[in-house]
Amino acid sequence: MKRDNSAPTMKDVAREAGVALGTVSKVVNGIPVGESYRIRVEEAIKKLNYQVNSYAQGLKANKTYTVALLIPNTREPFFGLLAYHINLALLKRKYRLLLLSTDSDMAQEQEYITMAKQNKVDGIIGLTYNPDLVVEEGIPFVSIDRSMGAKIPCVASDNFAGGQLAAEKLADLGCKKVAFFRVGSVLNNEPNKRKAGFENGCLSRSLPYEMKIINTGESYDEFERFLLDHMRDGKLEIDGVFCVTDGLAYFTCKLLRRLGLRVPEDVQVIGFDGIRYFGNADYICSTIVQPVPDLAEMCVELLLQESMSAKPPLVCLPVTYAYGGTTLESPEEEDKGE
Amino acid sequence: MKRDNSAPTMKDVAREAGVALGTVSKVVNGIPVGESYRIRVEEAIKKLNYQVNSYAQGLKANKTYTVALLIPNTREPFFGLLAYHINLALLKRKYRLLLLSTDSDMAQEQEYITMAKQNKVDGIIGLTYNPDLVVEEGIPFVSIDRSMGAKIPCVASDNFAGGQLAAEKLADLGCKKVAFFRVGSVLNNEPNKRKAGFENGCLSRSLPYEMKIINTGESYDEFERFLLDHMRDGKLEIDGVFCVTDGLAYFTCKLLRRLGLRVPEDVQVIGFDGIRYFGNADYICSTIVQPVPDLAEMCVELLLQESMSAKPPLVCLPVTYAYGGTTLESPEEEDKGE
DNA sequence: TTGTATGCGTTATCAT
DNA sequence: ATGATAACGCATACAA
Repeated sequence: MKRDNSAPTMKDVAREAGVALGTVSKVVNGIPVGESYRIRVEEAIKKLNYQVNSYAQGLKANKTYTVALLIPNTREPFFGLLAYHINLALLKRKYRLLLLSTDSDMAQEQEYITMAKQNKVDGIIGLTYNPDLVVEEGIPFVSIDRSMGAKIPCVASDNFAGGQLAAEKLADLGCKKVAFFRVGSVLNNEPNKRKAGFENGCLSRSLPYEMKIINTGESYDEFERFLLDHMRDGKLEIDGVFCVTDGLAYFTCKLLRRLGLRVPEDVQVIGFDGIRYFGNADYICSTIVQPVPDLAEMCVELLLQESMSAKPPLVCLPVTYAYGGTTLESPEEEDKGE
Repeated sequence: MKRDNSAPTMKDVAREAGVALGTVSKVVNGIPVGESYRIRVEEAIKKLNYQVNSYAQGLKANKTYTVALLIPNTREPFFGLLAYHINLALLKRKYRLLLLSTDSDMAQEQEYITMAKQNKVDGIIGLTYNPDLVVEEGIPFVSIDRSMGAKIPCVASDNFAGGQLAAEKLADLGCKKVAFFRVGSVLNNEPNKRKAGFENGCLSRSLPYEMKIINTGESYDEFERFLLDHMRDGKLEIDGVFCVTDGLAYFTCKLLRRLGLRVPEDVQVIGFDGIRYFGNADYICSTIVQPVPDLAEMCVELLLQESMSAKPPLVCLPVTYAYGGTTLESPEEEDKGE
């Protein structure tokens, strides 16, 4: 034995079974081989507890069955949920997930792309915030929520329709004057279409609206000031708010209550994302739910599909509305989806 | 050129630079080499946009700089947070994370261990629920929250102290009779020590207590029945509840309020884990906070430390109490930790 | 059908 | 100090 404590190799199995190396390889890969040989090899494999070395396989095949996921973190619920479903979609196809938490750091994102390429991953799925991200053409790439040029498919929820749906819901629920609250990057990404969709929805329902938009890093105090500016004798002129995320909706509900307003009786609030308590309990607020499992499937499908022909530049998946206690709603609206 | 569209190799770089293969390897690995050679090689690398193939490196070195994480999912906040910090701890050390979501499926867990070994990962970190999990000795393994034998280090929060702390807090906050609510596996894992710690704390403070314990899968109705059994004329005999997780605490608060009781005025509730809204906002309830970043660091440190000598069988890390609105509390108790 | 030999990209051990 | 070459574990084209 040339090797001491390391894992057994095909060579060891071949010696143990008294057959040739190639025969072992065939058995391992399910290529037909003489019955008696197969049995001997399988016994040797069991005896030595042999496992194929997928690194050596990858070296041969120039394929690693590994996909890198560039995502800010897995700590915020939307990202954690997305990572979970992407992982499931990959594992279902016998692919593995290399997790790269970028913390939205642009330099970090670029660095991890290099790392992913050194790892010879078969593809990269990226939810990034770096507008100048360089991703060479050699490697399949699918972007989430941000278009990165015609050659890179982008997968997103139908954010425009989601904004529109929020406006229509607020109209249906009796709102007379509403507001749109947004905080986020100035980047030209898909979620920013929520605003346009909301405006469109308000206009089509003749619902008066106002907007309060601040950028990442700015103080949330702006929202409080906005609300105070619209108060007359302890009553708010606005009876519905669409927030660009559930996180902002949560903040807004707290703020409203602190100002002595009741949610949803005085002001109804709708968020976006479909975040639940503990990942699987109640919705945190009434919300536009992103179809995360479908997003994940679509990303993986687009990434792994061989035919380079049909790579759509942008895929938008339908969103739904879910009641979560911050709107006036009939109880039958319950939703048990994942 | 023997290859057409594939990535350039060291051989290509050597040809481009007009040097030998070994020289390129040395440059790449920072081994001293003649100045003029180094420059030529570096230029060729830049020109061809060469990247080392870490699969080939791994094949040579029998080391992959990859660690597998076996975790139920990244969708529930505690798991997502843990995965995030473990990933950070690994990336800091130039290691990569192979994410394996098990969904707590025992067969799946065993299968992924095989997969991890085929991937020749340098180690496995596992948060598993399979008492019969077979993990051979060839590969370093660190377990979270469950002891798997003397040879496998287990990292956990100090769950006993956490239970004790919860009892003491409730006593300090004026509770006269308290209850312990638990739902979970019957498995002999570390979090189960929360119960013993709580009992210990109650006894040391002469605080009367009762317990309601149900197993995974059983109906939560038991908790409602328990509470109803302890109601006299709309008042509850119990004025404090320690719940084994924040998730259960959330449920319990909802239940109490449905029964017409105020939280925290009538009944104070403490949970366990330290879950926050959206991963970084408010605590969902008053809670015993697990030191997740420290847990992650400890796991990685233990896993990667070369000296097999000092492998402690069990490491318990200190927990803290955080106010989260479901206890009576002075406002100075705020906590901004991560 | 089974065995043999070569190459994948890298590192390390040799001579030079 | 640099260049040639073997070896890592596996797959496969080819020879037997």
